[in-house]
Amino acid sequence: MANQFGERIRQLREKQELFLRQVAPSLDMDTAQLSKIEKGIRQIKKEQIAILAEVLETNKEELLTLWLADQVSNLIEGEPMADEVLKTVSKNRKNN
Amino acid sequence: MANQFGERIRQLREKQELFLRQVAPSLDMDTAQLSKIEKGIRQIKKEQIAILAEVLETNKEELLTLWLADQVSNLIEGEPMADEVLKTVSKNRKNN
DNA sequence: TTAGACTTGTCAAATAATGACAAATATAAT
DNA sequence: ATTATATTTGTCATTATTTGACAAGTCTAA
Repeated sequence: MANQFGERIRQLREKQELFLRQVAPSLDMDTAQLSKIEKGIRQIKKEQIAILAEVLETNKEELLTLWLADQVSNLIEGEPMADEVLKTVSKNRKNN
Repeated sequence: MANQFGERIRQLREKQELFLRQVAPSLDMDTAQLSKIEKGIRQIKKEQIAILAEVLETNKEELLTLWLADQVSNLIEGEPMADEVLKTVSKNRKNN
């Protein structure tokens, strides 16, 4: 299960030398939840990504991109025609 | 909201000159549900796609690809970094 | 105006996601 | 060994979302 988002926010949190207990309250959750989010077991709410970006002093676009990429990966992973799916989506985007 | 899948199965059903009431029972649903699926209001179950492919005498891979492409499109549509997301996912696939 | 095909709306039931908390584990300092 | 702190894991009631089933609606063409 893809979890680039979780890995990245953990990396950032550690770089800032912050503990889960210091970050979790900003997102209005406990450390258990945030731990699971970093491990990809639970989902963060999309709206919370911007808050997290601020706390971790990073770019919210980067985090949102990783988060969306994880969602997409989880949808198509294990599918034999995954590449075809991505091609189809890309093609459609250009037509619209 | 992307609905290539629904449009395609309607097209196929009409080509086979089948009515909703003739197809719906194969999927163990009523015409109302199938109608909504064709319109993209409700989701078909992934496992039902193969059955539908048989009934409509088409390739199940094609239908599954369209169905997955719709899911992906709905995830990323409206996102400013949608293209970046697709690129990220493609890149990750190659690495794994 | 009736019949058939399809669509729309509603709502209870089923299913999944979330929040909150307790308990477990890990690590390091005392 | 014991304590303290950080993180992880498990559980479970609550909440949210999805589904299935049905009734009633529109639309078209006899």
